[in-house]
Amino acid sequence: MGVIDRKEREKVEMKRQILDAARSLFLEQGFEKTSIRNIAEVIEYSAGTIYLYFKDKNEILFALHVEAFGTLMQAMQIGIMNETEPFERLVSLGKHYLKYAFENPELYDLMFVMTAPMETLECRDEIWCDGERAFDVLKLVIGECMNAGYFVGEDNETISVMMWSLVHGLATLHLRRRTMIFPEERRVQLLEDAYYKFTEIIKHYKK
Amino acid sequence: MGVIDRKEREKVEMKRQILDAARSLFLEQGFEKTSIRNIAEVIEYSAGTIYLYFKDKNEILFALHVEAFGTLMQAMQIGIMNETEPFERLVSLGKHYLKYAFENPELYDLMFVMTAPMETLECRDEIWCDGERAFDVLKLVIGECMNAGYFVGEDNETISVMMWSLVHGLATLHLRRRTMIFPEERRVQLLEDAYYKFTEIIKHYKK
DNA sequence: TTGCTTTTCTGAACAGTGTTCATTTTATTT
DNA sequence: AAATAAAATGAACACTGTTCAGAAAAGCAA
Repeated sequence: MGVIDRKEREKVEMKRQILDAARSLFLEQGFEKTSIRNIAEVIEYSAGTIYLYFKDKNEILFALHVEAFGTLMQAMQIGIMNETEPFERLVSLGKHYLKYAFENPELYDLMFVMTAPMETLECRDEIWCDGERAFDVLKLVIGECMNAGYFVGEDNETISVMMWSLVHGLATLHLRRRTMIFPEERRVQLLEDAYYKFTEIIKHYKK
Repeated sequence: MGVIDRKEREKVEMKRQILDAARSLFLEQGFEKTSIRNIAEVIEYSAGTIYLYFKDKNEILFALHVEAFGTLMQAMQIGIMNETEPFERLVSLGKHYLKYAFENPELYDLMFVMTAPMETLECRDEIWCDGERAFDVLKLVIGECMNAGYFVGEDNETISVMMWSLVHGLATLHLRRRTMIFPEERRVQLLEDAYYKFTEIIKHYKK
């Protein structure tokens, strides 16, 4: 039966179309302000049709969420490959994470701030495995640092959470406009300074 | 004219009623899921009436936002008063900030995560002065630390941003359920460990 | 108290939302 | 060509924030 194969392909193709439309609308006008009817209009189908391919709006969010983690992981890999010395790797990893967040604010939001995509079954069952894989990369790099004589006697996971929280904090304070208290021309510089100062401090820490 | 005085009092009283209803609904069922009609029902007025006291939903959010900063500032003051040694003050300040965030997730969200209240005119004009005042407290305490021999030669604002980002990162990762990757019984401990490890590291940092 | 004005409140209406489902259209198989 | 299966529609539902003409209540003057 070549027919059911083709049908399968068409189903995948349709999902792609929906996700492409959804992503572009989301990126240009935000997640909240994009309706199912908006997406339907772009792909020239009725709103009801979308529900034949995705259970609800959250499931669309979750699908994009998976995609976004793909590109974030790429950005992180580049960060790692750029450096060979373990600690410089860690610094570069954080820098590329921040860069990704600033260049893809809506996607970063989707991955690390929005609660909606976390409410999907698919996600809760796998306990946010995408996030876990990204965190594993951080743990790995910090493990390398430990082997190279940094953070001796510390708990890897604790240090990882600390690092993650710092860069996530920098990213979200800025993306959610809480850096408005600083003059516009200093904002990004201040965030970068804070990041590099942090790396400098942890670099020289001995118990 | 005692009448217009009373009218003024009644107007204030009504605003109070609306805010009280809004706050309790928000805290129990979240901001998004609370409608103007819900609030109206609680105070036993029609939905339209609310618009005679608040321009729109964002203005209600912003009014609660101001209130929330009041209680956060209190929590921070308690943190400061608990300790006399400058660095211990800083540690206690951060601890109380985190405690507040965990105990008042919806309010913390409102102050530091939601974008809606930042869209009110009143807010943009004053450039989020509530947030600025809270940040000033942090700068003050870090200034004291500097006078006591910590962070010598560092930029106060940079260190403050670093500290703020770390605690904000810890708070939001948890409140937005991204700590699901850790087993439930370890989550809070891990966040606390990360916080104390951070304070320990910055305590002993010498340029 | 009566009439008039001002303030306060209502409830219907508007344009939008996510989602469901009987009905129609299209595609495939017999 | 007829029968069956799959896909798409569009109307409907219950909701949202917001507006506004008109009804109700309150204040004031004669």
